[in-house]
Amino acid sequence: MENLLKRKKISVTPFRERVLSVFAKYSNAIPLSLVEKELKVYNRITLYRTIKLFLEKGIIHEITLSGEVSNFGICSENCDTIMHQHRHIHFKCTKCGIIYCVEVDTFPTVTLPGYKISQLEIQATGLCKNCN
Amino acid sequence: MENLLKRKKISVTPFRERVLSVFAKYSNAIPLSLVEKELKVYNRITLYRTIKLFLEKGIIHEITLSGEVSNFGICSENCDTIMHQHRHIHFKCTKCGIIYCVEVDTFPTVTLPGYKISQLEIQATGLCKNCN
DNA sequence: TTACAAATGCAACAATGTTGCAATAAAATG
DNA sequence: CATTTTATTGCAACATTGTTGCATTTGTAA
Repeated sequence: MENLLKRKKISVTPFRERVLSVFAKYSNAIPLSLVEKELKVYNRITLYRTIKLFLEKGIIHEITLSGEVSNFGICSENCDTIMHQHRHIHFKCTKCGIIYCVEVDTFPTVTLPGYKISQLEIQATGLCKNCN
Repeated sequence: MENLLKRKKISVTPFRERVLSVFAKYSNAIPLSLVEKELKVYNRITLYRTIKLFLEKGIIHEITLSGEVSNFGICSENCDTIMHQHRHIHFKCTKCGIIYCVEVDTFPTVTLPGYKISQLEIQATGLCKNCN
C-alpha cells in the first residue's frame, strides 16, 4: 500500500492510504459514492484531488458505462502514467450491479478502414459468474 | 423529423424538432454543450427533459468515454425502447476530438467463461479518416 | 531537527442536474 | 373545428458534483 505510493513517487499520507485500502478491499470497480461511504470521515475536496492524482499516476482507472456514474478500480501492473492499458473487459452485471474488470487471454482486435486505432475499450453487460 | 417523433409515439413540439435538427446537422456524436450552443435560445430544464426522453425512446444514444463528458448521437434504425443496439464502434479521434459512430460489418464477439454477455460496447481512440 | 515542498481544509464559487407546480400547447374526441 | 383531455414547458427553488485560491498543516530530505 505504502510501497505503491512510493513506487509512483507521490507522498505517503494517512488519507491516501485510507483511500487506497478502500479500493483494495473491493476487487471490482466502485463508484465514488461507495468510497465516500467506506471512508465515513473525509474531506470532499481532498478526495477529489486524491482520485484525480491516482488517475494521473495510473494507480486507479476510470470505467464509464453509458447512463452510469463513473466507477474506479485499481489498475493492474501494466498501467502507467502515459496510458492506461486495458487488456481486460469492463463487465457490468445487470442483476447484482457489480462492475468487474475481467482479464482475458485473447483481447479482440478491430480494424476500421481508414482509421488508426491506438486504444480499445470494451464494455459488456450481462450476468456475472455469481448471478448466471 | 416530425415523422420520427410520431413513430416513437411522442408529441411533436417545436422545441423537440429544433433539438432533433441539431443532431441531424451533425453526423457524429456531440456533447450537450454543443447542442446548447446550436440552439442559442433554449430552456435548460426542458432540454434536459428532452434529452432524457430521446434516450428512453431510442431516438438518440449516449456515448461515454473515460474522462470525457457524455456525447449524444442519433440512433440508427435498429435501436428500440428496450435496448440500444451497438453494431457500431464509438471512435474518438485524439487529434480533432470528434466522436464518430463507425459502422462495421463484422462486430467482434467476446466470450468470458462463466459470464453471460448480453450486450457489448466498443470504444476506440486513435486517428480518424481525416486526421490519419 | 530544521528547511522546504507538498498536501490538506476552509470558504466561496461554478457547473450540472432535479422537482413541484402553474401556465401553456398539443392531441384526442365528438 | 371547437372543446376537452393530456402532455409539455418554464419558473423558482433546490440538490449534487466538481473547482479554485489561500492559509495552515504535514511529509520529506538534507
